[in-house]
Amino acid sequence: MTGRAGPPAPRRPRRHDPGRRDRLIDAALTVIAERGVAGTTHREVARAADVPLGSMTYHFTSLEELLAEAFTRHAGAAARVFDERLSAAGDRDAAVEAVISLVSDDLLGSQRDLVLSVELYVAAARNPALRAVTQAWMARSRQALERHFDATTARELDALIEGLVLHSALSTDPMTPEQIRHAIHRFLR
Amino acid sequence: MTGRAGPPAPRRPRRHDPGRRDRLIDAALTVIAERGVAGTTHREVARAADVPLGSMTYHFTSLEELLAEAFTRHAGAAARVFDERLSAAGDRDAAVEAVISLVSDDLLGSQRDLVLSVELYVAAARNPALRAVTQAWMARSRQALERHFDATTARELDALIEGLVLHSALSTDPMTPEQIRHAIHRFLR
DNA sequence: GCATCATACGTACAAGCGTACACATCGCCC
DNA sequence: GGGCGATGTGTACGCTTGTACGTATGATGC
Repeated sequence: MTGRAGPPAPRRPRRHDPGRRDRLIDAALTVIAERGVAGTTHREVARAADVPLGSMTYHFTSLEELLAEAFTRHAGAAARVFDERLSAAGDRDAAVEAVISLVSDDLLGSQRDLVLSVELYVAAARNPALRAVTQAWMARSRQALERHFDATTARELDALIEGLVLHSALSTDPMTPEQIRHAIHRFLR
Repeated sequence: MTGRAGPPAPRRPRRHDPGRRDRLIDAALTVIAERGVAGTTHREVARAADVPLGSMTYHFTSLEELLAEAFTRHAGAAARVFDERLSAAGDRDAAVEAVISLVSDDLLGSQRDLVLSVELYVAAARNPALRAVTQAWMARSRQALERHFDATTARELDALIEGLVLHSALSTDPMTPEQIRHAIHRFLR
């Protein structure tokens, strides 16, 4: 397959790009956030990362593998934020404030992360590998909450957080930080 | 375009099918639940409804229109259940029980409806028409809650419900009715 | 009975897709 | 400094997709 194209095809000067694999994963996350999993194709990611199409199959044996790695990175980053915010809290009151800030600032602050999370939820519904990623993420955030709250409270609180974030994100008028604070205090009062 | 196929193509005896449009919308919901929006194609829906491909473009000008109608039907049905459950409650205590039953039985009871809802969330993120469907649905369920609870409580409770359902659905061990009851009572205590 | 028209049906077509793969090129190790 | 294996690049292939459209048919009104 040498090709016999009409226009001789402009060769790229590009070479030696260590860390390209990483950049591709990041580009994939950008594309997923912008076009959804359904709109995430080899060609689209290649364009976003400014690499030739052929590079995709070299670094990832399939599109599915790329998606899995991308979501793993997203979930890992999200869990890390959870961990950090909560491990910094000294007592329970500080932990409550940490949760409020987590929801108001981190979770509701980034539309991109929010979209990525919902895309992951849907993808996980039909892909066992991604379901594992989601569950690991959930386990880790629940564990972070259990540093300060009993197991039952942690689970319920985790659900409340999820609901507040999703509900707020889909609504025309998102909840204000005061409303978030009110809801969380009401639950933990 | 008469076609000049090799095998003369077996003609279908099928004719005169009033309500086919409706059946197509239902078939679309089935396909969405089973394969996701991404896996919902004209051909797949046609197969599910056992109609020829050509029927699709006759009844719906585009695939997007079919998806919109399908999700509108889903959201309408979900909102109706909300309405009915809550309007049947006489006092606040009964309303609380109604909410618990709504979550445990109706929402968590049907994996199909659950998948459809999450699919709608994602689709709404990128499709304004579907966003409107989602918002109408949310407004209606919140309104139903406001029959028995003040506006702030209704909104917070709505978020909690959403979180419990989603969280439970994605988890390896779904929450039991007792756990649901505990969480809701804790919030409304 | 028959004309008409909404409905139904089969198929073609261009576009876009994932993937495979031949060839080019460079870093690194001996 | 030379070769060789890892990395990078262009393009072809087979397939599925949404959609368009010519034709067929039967219910309905006269």
